[in-house]
Parts: sequence; C-alpha cells; structure tokens
Amino acid sequence: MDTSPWPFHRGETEKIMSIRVRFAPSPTGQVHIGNIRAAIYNWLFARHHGGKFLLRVEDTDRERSTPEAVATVFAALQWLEIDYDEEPVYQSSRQSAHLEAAEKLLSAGLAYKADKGDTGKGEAVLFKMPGRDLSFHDELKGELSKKAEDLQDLVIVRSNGTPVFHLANVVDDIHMGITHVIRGDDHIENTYRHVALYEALQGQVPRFAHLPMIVNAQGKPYSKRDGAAFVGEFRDQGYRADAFFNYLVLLGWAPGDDREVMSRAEIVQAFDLTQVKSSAAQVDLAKCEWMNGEYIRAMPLEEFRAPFTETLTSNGVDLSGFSEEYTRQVMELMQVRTKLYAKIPDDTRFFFCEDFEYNEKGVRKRLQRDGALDHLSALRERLATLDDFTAVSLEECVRAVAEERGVSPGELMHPTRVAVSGLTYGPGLFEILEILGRDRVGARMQRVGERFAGPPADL
RNA sequence: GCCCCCUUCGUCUAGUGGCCUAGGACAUCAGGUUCUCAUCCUGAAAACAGGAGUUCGAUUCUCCUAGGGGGUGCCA
Repeated sequence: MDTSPWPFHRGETEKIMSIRVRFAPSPTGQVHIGNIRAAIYNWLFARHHGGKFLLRVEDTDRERSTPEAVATVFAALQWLEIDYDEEPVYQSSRQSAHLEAAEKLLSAGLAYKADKGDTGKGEAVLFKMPGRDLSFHDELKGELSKKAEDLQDLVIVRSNGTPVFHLANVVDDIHMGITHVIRGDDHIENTYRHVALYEALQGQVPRFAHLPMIVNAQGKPYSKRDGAAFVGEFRDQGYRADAFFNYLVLLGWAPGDDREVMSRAEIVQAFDLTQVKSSAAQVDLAKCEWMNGEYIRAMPLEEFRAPFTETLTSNGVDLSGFSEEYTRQVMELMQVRTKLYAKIPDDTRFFFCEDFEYNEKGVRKRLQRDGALDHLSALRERLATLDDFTAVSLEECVRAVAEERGVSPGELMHPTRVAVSGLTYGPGLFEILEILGRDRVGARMQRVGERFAGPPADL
C-alpha cells in the first residue's frame, strides 16, 4: 500500500476532494428496479463517504416526460427515503448550455457538421473521435479500453438542432461537478466516447463504476413481463420501503460478512463500491418477500396498525364498527404471518364482516364429508353453554366433545375453522373463536349447517 | 459480423494463492413444535463453466474455448 505521508498522492486526492454523485433518471412514467438500485448505490456511496448525492431529471423527451412522470420519480425516492443534497437539475433547462458546448467543439475543430448515414434530414453535428485508443478505469471492472478503429464519431446535435444524450450527459456532469459516475453497465460502450468528450470539453473526467444489470431467469434484462419491475408496484403490493431497499442493496452487493437483514445505518456504514459484484443478478421475488416478512415481524405492533387498517379499508372492509382493542387482537395474530400487506384483506376479512367467501376446496374437504356437519352442530350446542368463551376453555371444550364422539380433535377443528373463517389456514382456531365471540361463532356454525347440508353441490 | 463485459449451490452471495472437507441466506426436501397456515428449532441435498498454463500449492493469477449479456441509432 501507499505509505507516503504526502496527502496529495495517488488515491489520497479523492478522499480529500468531496465526492459528488448523481442519479439521472429520465422520467418515463415508472421507475424500474434497475434504475432505483443505481440510485441507491449512488446514494449509499455518497452517504458512506460524506459526499453529495444530486439529482438530475433528464426530461428532454417531450413526449414521455410529463409532470406526472416526474412526480413518480420523486415519489419513488421519497418512499425509499433517498434524499438529495442540492436543487434538482432539469436537463430540459440546460439546452442552451449543451448547444454552446457543441459550438465550442465545432470552432475548436473537434466536431463537424455532416449528414451521417445520408439520411437526408440535414446536417447534424458530429463529435470527432481523437483517433487513439481510449481507456478508463472502472471501479468495478478494472481497466477498460477500446481501440481507435472501433470508435466511431458520434452525433452530438441532431439535424433538428436538439442535443443528443451523450453531449447533454457529459456537459451536465461537468456542470454539476460530478466526481463519480455510477450507472448501469449498458453504458460501458458509451463511456469511451464520453471520456473523449470530457477531454475535448476540458472537463475533469470523473471516475466510473458500471453496475451489473438486473436480469430475469433467462438472463435477459428484467422487465415487467417477469413480475413486479417498478418501484410503485412493490409499494402497492405491500412491501415496506426499508425491506425493499434492503433486498435491492443485496442484489449485487454484500457486506463481506454474513449479515443480510441490515438497518439503513448499518448499510451506509458497510457499503462500498469495491464490494459490488460485476456480474448480472437475477431477481428472486421469494427472497424479497421473505425479507419483507422479516421487517414486518420485527416492527412494533402499533406500527403495524397503519398499514394493516389502510390495506383493509382500501379493499372495502369497514372497520368502523370495531374497537381499537379488537383490531389490535387481530393484528397480533396476523403480524407474524404477513409477508405482504396486500395479502391482509383475504386473510382477515372474516374478522370484520359476515359476507366472506368460503374456500371451495375447504368446504368440500372439511364440511361436506362424513359426519362433519353433525360434529359441528354438536359442538355448536356445547359452545353455546360454555361459561367462559376464552381460548383456554374453548380448547378444553373442543377436546372433550371430540373425545365423547370418539374422533380426533382435528375432526372438529378443521370444519369449525372453515365454518367461521371460510379459510383452511390462519391463526390458532381457539384464538380466532375467542376474538370473534360466542354470538358470531354460533351464528356462523349454524349458517354453514344450513348452507352446506345435503350432498355436495358440485363434484 | 465486429467490439466490450460477465461466469462459485436453482437464486442472491462469502471467498482477493494454502484457513476450502468451498461458508451464509432464500427456495427445496426431511424431522420437531402444532388443528391448519405462519413463526421458531434440527437436519439434508445442492456450486468453483471446460481446457491449458504459472506455482511447492489454484475458486483465487495468465491464456484459450464455450455459454450468457451488452453495444454496434440523428434512443436513453
């Protein structure tokens, strides 16, 4: 290692000069997980090193860059609590600077006008490649280089007078004083040409880090066809922002020890570009869900209340008739078995209304079989006389009835579960019964006795 | 076609020449707890793409091959 005491030696300079990175999304309506992960890595890099994280909205595409699309970008950042340090730069407001740069290159003889490809559209401005091999150091992939003959001049201003991405990107990065460009590795090829542009414009060439892509099971870029692909979708499905953030961070980076579920502070502390993988990563929604479940389980019960009630309410479940204490009891049972908020309504609706659906298979298997309904009705009568309608005595009672009738407790419990919840799974039966209370339990047990009596309707 | 990048269990990854009998996590399977589901606990199966080098010694370094991806736009 470098033991020189002289501080401005080699890699030391970058520690002294402050780091400035940026996230430069083009607002197209939704924010792809690959893009947001790039934002996250930029943000973490800045926060870890005490640098600045900036935002540049690349809204030069008039058709797609609507105000709503821009708002979506901000909403995604806000949801994930990715804050930025300076006023966002809107690329659309920088066009004159881009064109000025092109003029400069033109008058310096570093660019020329031509109709590239003889399109007949008129003359565009082309940037002249320097005619030598180009190379740059990538923080993840090492020394990258490209031969002069493989580099072609590129259009920097279209024949209609609008600047092209490459020009705008470089001019703006110089303008914003960007020191590290951290972006997807689909930009590697562009980077050689960008390096030449930086030099031609006499800008300080930043350091680059090209992140691997996020791919699907076929190794192709992950898209909406492969499942949830946009930040908004994950939020709507009931992911917690911190869990989603944590999962995405781990897609291409690991702290080097065995930690996986990590707080934001821990991640910031541990994050570094050198630990980022250079090969593509495949999305694993199962693990993403598991991660979310970990976060949900770990949160204080009262923090669970807001998402819990919101999800139910927005799915048409009316909670107004139930006390805080009542919903708290339900929440207590449900928190440990919730992986996605979006699943809550189907799993808990029966606690809050009478018109829940009966699971068809459950009905066939548990109610329309043997003497299930007989058992149920016998149990119902006994439950009606039970003094103490609590989980403990309910269990005693059910076991006693089972023994009297010479069946296993399960023979009574499964039908009862379907009868009162419509489901074949869920929290402990006795807890469910206690919370629902004697009246509703009795009514529901009676109701299925009538409704599902007789031979199976279908088969 | 040409150019560039990538390659450890099914998946995310640890590993920077000996600590590797290749570790962890998700998923899977088998048990335990249990009325079911979830949680929790125990255990199992599961990988260094292939081939040459370099070296006393390669998952780790080099080269070749194969496979995958990206680029090759007056898209970003």
